Amino acid sequence: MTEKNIKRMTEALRAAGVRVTRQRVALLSCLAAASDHPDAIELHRRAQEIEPSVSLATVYRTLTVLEKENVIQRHSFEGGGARFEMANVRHHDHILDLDTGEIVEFRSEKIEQLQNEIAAEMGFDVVHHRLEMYCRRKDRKT
Amino acid sequence: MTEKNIKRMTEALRAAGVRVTRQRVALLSCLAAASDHPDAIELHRRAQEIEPSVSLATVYRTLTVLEKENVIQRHSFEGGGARFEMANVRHHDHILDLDTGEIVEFRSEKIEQLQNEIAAEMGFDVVHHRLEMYCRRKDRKT
DNA sequence: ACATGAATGATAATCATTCTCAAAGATTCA
DNA sequence: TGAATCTTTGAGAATGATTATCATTCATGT
Repeated sequence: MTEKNIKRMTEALRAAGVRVTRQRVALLSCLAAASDHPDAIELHRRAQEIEPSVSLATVYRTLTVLEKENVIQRHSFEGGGARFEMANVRHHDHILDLDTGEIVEFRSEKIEQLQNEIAAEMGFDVVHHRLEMYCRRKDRKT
Repeated sequence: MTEKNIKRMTEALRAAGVRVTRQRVALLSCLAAASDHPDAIELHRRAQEIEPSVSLATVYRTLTVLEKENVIQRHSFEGGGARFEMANVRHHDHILDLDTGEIVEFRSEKIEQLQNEIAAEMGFDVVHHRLEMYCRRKDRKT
């Protein structure tokens, strides 16, 4: 299914007039295979295992392109650089474990709805939003 | 009242073993007087009008100290550097107008509560969180 | 006032990211 | 298939925000 994802994505790119190069395919397969939220450096590392020629500059350039084409999503959590994940999943927000760095995804219809109501009351339409909860595990003994 | 705020803050700093210097007082009064969310560069500009000797390095250093002492809050909105505001107000979240850059504050008890419930269900305690809604005015004709 | 350790200004260093530009590659069309 | 065209690439310089270095200055307790 990762296979299929990549095919679908490359076709989307081609349709958008964006060329499908070796390095872009490499990056796409890294992204499709990732179950975490890697940053540009990490993606560069992973992509080089598939296609040694990919440079960091190309990683950044491609990530920008993919974001514009709505293939991936960019997150800017506290501390450190941007992190990325595929965009072919339903919107969700994030819990970040302050002790381990672990990132957990969650989604709350109620919160989403409340957000829209609040914005509407103040005369706004929500284009996008982000909700991040920086947490500690309940049972953690410091 | 800005006067009083500054006195209260300087005493808090002194109590914490942090020295109260000319440049820190200048920065504090800028922060106390600000009704917006200035960044470090802007605070540097404003502080220099009061105390010409403040360097940008000191602005950054002092902001870090003030944040640690819970005198100010740091925000990292999308695009650009960190922005700051006094911490002596109740927690709130932000709406950012994508067209004008305007920042509107809001607070929703319901959302706060839902957040805690969701985190608790997943075994977490929320240390802090941030909710930002990137919006457009309803009546805006692009 | 003095001693002492913290804070400062200037500037170098860092980190993530973007830009520049000549060379390589993808795509179109003949 | 091959030339023409127009995009993308790699390498490294450049940028912007922020932090570190270090000799000097200054705030504070005695």
